[in-house]
Amino acid sequence: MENSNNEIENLLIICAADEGKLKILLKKREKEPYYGYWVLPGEFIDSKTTVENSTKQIFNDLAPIDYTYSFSSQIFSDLNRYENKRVIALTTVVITDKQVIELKKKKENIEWFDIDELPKLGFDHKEIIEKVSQEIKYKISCNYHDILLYLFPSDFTLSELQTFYENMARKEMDRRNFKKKIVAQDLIIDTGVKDTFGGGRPSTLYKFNVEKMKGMRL
Amino acid sequence: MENSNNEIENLLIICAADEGKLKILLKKREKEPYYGYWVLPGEFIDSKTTVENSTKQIFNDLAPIDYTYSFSSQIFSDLNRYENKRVIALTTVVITDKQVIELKKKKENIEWFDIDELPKLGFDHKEIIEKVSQEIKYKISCNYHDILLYLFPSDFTLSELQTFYENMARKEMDRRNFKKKIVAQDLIIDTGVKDTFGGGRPSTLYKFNVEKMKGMRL
DNA sequence: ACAAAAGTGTTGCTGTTACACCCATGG
DNA sequence: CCATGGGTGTAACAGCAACACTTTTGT
Repeated sequence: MENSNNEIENLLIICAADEGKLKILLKKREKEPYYGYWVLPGEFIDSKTTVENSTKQIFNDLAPIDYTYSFSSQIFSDLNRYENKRVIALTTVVITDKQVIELKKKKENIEWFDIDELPKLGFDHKEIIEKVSQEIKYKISCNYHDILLYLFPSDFTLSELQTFYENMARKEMDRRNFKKKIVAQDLIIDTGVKDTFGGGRPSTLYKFNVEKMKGMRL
Repeated sequence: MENSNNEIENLLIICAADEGKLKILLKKREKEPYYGYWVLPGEFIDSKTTVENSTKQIFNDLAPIDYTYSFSSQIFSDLNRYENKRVIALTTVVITDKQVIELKKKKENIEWFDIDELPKLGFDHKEIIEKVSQEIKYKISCNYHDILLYLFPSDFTLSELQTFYENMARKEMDRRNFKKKIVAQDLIIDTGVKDTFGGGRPSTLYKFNVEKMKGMRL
């Protein structure tokens, strides 16, 4: 009862919105077991570190910027997660900006993946990601804790936002109705800038009206 | 990095709906420190136990029945939670039936409290309950994971349900409109039984239409 | 007969859905 | 000039909000 002597790891589910999809940052493992497999970035937590500090440390090691938002998600405590010892996994979801995607080039062993199209994963990380991603999608689809503000901190097009939202909530919407709903609540602001990338008519770039978005349940 | 040597406790936030309020089960502490204060039921997790099994064990020690639903909530990992050692607290929310309330008589050191009117609490449990209760209330007010089915497993009156819902979502509703909304979606079934308790006209007892409630977001 | 709580219906309003054509750009 | 994707308005409908009086019971 007194000395429990458990090992604890903190695994990060680092997410960003890109091209209407939810992306996750994975790391290619460079030692056995699971050499060459993809895994969640993480570390063991020692008795001098809080989970919050551990999260900052892991994140800063991958991208030298601050993330904007994180929350604790599920706990995985099966006895046989590792071969020779018992390790409890705490999972922390970190929401960051898609611009961080560009930083991947600085470290060659990390890569973004579509959260629904995962590569070969080590340990029980496939199961972990699948369970946690359901929670994330649910939270996004009702804008829990203003999570959309963190997923879209900078300019976005309406169709980008709509495609993303449709993927999270798993339902399709009419383009005009989607805009009306959002404009009626004054949730977005026209930046005046156009996005000329890709074929077709340039699309307007919007940003969120932060004050109106706060506490807004979608 | 290898031997983290943390101690981990699993603290239970055991909740039930009663008289329109969210109740929490607390235990009176029988030793120092915090002798005589109220604390969350819990235990240290050893390396042979999963969090899920630990939860079952703690719960069964308090009430010899099965609980119906639980989920992992927040993690508290401040370095100074205990005087002489570092203990990480995992919190597990357990939703149970208010009938368990009657079982309290079998153990004299446990008691139900309104989650918004807490007694003197030991350790950092006041802070923990306040943080976790926000999450629970939010989840109830959108019926996350069909949580209402577990809070009201047996018959209830409409005003009981409405008062409870109003307290969780922190908004008042018109009695007629509340009923219409629920009846329109076919969420409740008239049991044919009346509740004659208290003054005034007897109220109809309903039960949830389980199939219709599943996946229903309120 | 009075107090307490439950039951019920209508109307206006607001938000949601369904739907089709034109516009700006690049190739 | 054609392909691509973006932008816009209206009308029917459904869900939501506002609102007051009657019924059943216990005392």
